[in-house]
Amino acid sequence: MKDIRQKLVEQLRTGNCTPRIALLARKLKEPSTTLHYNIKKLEREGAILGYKAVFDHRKIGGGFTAFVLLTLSPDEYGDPERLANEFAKHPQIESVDIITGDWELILKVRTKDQDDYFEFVKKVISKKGVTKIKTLTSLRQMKSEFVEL
Amino acid sequence: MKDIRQKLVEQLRTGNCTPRIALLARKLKEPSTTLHYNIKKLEREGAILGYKAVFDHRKIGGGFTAFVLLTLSPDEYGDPERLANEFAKHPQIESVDIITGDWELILKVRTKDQDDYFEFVKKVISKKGVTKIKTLTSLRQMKSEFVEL
DNA sequence: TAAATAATTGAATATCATTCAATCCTATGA
DNA sequence: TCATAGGATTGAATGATATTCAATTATTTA
Repeated sequence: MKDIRQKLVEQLRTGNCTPRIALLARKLKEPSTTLHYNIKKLEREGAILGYKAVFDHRKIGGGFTAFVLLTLSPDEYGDPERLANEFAKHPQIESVDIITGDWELILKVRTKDQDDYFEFVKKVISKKGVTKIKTLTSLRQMKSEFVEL
Repeated sequence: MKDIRQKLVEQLRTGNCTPRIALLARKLKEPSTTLHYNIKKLEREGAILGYKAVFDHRKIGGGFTAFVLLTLSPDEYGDPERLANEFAKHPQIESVDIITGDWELILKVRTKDQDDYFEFVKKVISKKGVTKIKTLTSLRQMKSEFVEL
C-alpha cells in the first residue's frame, strides 16, 4: 500500500484546490460564466490568495495546539519581521503576527502532542533574539479558519 | 452591475471549493483515481472538513485583526463552551479556543477597522460572563491559515 | 491458509471550468 | 444630452476534469 495520505495532506494544507463554480452558480442563481469572471477578478486583485483544505488536525497528527507569545531582545526590536519570517517557514506554525502590547509576536502552533511541542519550542522558538516565551495551550477549539468545529 | 463580489466572498470563505485531483496526480505522479479514492477517504474519516479560499483580508473589508484574551466569571467557569460557541457564530471571528493559564478564551477577530472593532467588542464580546478583555492588535501578519503572506 | 476487506488502477462517462464573441451597462467628458 | 471607452454580463462551444465502474492487487482477519 502506498502512503499517499501524508503527501495529500501536505499538498492540500496550503493549496491545490479550486472554487466550485457550477455549484455556486446554482446556489446564487447566477450564470457560471459571470461567477468565473468575478472570481478571476478577485484572484487578479490579490483578494483571493489561494484555495485549500481545512483539516481536523487531531486526525492528521496535529492533536496539540498552542498560542505562543514572544518578547524580543532590544536588538530585534527594530526588525521583528526578520524573526517572524523565519518562524513562518515552519509547517507546524499556522500563523505569525506582530502585535502591540506586552508581547511582540504571537504564533499559533500545531504539533502531534505536548512532547513534540516541547521539542519544537527548544529547537525552533528558543533562539537568539527571543527573551521571553509564554504558551497558551488550547484545551478545546470551537472554530478555526472561520470553520466551526 | 450586480454585486456578486460580496456573495462570492461569503461563500468561498468557508467552503464551496474542491481539490484539484488532476493537478495533484501530475505533481505526485500517481493515477488520479488513486488520489480520488484517498481524498474521499480523508473526507469520510472527517480528517478533511472542507475546502475554502484564503483571502487577503485587507482587500475584502477586513483590514483590522486582533487576538482577544478573555477571562470568564466564576459561574461561566464550569461551561466555557457555551460562550465559546456563541462567539463562534459571528463571521468576524476567525477562531475560538478555550485555553489554559491566566485567560479562559482566545479569539481571533477580523473587522474593517479599529472603529468597527470597538463596536464589535461593545456589542458582541462584552457580555455577561466576560469579566476581563485584553486585546492584542496585529500590526503585521506574516502567515495565516498556514499560508505565508 | 483461506476468506474477507481495503486499496489501486485503466477505461468510460458525466460534469465542469474555461474560452470566445456578442451584448449590455456604467462612467466620463464634450 | 449624447458619444465613447472600458468594464461587466452572458450563452454557446470547447477542453479539461471529477467521478463511476469493474477488474486486479494488496492487506488484514479469522
